[in-house]
Amino acid sequence: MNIQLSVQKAIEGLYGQPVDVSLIQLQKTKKEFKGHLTLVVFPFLKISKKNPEQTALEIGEWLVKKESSIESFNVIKGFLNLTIASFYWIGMLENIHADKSFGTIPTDENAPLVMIEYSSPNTNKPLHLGHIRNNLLGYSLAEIMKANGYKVVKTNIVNDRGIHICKSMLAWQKSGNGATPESTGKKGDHLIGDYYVLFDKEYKKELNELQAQGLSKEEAEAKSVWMADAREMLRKWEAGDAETIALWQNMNSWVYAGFDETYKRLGVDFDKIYYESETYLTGKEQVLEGLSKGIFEQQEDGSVWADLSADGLDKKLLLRADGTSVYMTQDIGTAKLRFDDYPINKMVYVVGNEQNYHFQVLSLLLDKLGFEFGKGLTHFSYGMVELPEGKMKSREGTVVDADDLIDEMVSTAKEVSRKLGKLDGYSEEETNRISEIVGLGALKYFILKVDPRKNMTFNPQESIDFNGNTGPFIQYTYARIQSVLRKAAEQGISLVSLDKSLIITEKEEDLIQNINAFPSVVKEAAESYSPALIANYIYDLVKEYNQFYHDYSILREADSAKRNLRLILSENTGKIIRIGFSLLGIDVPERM
RNA sequence: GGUCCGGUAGCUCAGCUGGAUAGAGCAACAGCCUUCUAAGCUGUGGGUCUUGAGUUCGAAUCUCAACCGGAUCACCA
Repeated sequence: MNIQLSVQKAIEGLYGQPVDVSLIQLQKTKKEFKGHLTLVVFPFLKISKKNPEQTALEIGEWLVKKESSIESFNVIKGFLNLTIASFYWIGMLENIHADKSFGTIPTDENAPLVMIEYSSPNTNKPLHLGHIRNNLLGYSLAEIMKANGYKVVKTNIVNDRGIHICKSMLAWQKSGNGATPESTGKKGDHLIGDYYVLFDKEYKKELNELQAQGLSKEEAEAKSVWMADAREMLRKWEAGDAETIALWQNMNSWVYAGFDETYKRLGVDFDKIYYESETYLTGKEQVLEGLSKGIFEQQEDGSVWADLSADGLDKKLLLRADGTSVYMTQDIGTAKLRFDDYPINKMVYVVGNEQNYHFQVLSLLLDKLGFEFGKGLTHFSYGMVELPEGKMKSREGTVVDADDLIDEMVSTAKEVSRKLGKLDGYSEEETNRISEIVGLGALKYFILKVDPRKNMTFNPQESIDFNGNTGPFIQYTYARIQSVLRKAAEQGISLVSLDKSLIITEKEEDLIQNINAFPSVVKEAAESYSPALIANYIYDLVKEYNQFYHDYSILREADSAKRNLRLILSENTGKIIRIGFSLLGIDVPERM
């Protein structure tokens, strides 16, 4: 902003010393003071060797004299309030309007490449409310980075292997009767989720039966057929058993189709998807390599560990005694593959704050393994989403399913809109489209407006409220603006800037005539000086202007018993009314 | 217990690279629909910014301590 440069010039000109731009803090003037921008002069007292008021006064005078964009100023304590000329604002708005890519920095070839990982679902159950926050944050972050000139690769790591998937597969095999998304009409991810729940139910039933026979909990767990079968299935999978792999691929494909639907509805996407089934072996290799280099250590039972006590952390398991990999191993492998695939300058993981420790460890491990990106990785950590009723707990079945929630948001939007008659005259198709936009807008805005670090409470009711700080409110305001512009165009009204201080429509002549249509009222008002009458007159006048001006906020505090009248007008309306009065020979003070 | 993160109005949240009398929305209360979408607008009330000390001309903001709340410290992911 060149106002800042003007201020710098002013100070350097006045006091003959260089001033660092960072010292020049221009902030929005508080609304109880006159002015647009406020300069805090305290940092310059050392240079000016004068008191705050004197310094502010000198800077203000210099600016008004030499800088045409500064119209006037006032000084309150150490604060210099500057009033910027309207032409400057208008010019600024015109520039912004003309700049199609305003606010963004173009990405050039040498721009740093940032990879952002988000979403990261498991393939044994559908996405839930927590994933919604993750997806919205991850996608937004990617778009923000892009707008700031970075090259961005959005990525997703799908956890498609492990005992949890085998549980779903097993339950389906045992009691699925060949059910498919097509045969049941269910979304694939939900279908698989159902079998995961079924496994859990059957397993618990089995445990209860075994314990009823007098076995301890541990003994029952050890004897469980369901769990043994699941483990056997995982073993077969890892051994590459053709039948198991085929089942796994088939069921995963259903899940992916379901996820894709949800992602599409949320409006998020990915440039590159990684699957843990394809990265865990690389991770294992990396760990074994680290072991051979003496970075890690092996225990007698064969398990491999990283000792991080020198870094103030504990020991961390990297490979189980049976040689299978853990979460951390997979993340190492994934990182390796990613950096082989792309010239990544910065890696960002959008993952919940319950994994803060995990990423602290990952960063250290990657660094130890010699990946230069290890230390610089960013864990974009975010808090949990709770509901007004309390925390989500999968065990208690209080997990909020993402698809269900989205459906609920959309149907609520439709219901409310319909009730208010806002959807009258729209086709079924248009109605659905509008409801989708409003419902999802509510959800997205409510979730994104909260500081990511914080745990938050998602209140569906409140989010879709059409009043207040909500998505639908913003959408509504946008729709109204569009409506105003459309109608203005129909009437042939366009906005033009006529002079430095006023924005007046082409219909200025009409306005003055309208004012003249009220002379008797005005005279009466002026003679009797009744505040109520004046207020009423102005109110009528403003209503008259409403055909052309859309800033008609007016507050009447007229009390016929008292002789004072306070009007709060937005600036343009105030100016127009003042002109109106002066045309009729009535003096109106600057501040009413 | 160790580590990390939070604590601002009755509720949900801004403000946190130190700046004026700490802001929104919701809820409560009062007013505004013949004329642009009232899904809106205007106003009123509501605060020891968890507490205590420190740094500073100036602290919700920085430092230290304490107190609350959450997360995490698995051969789970």
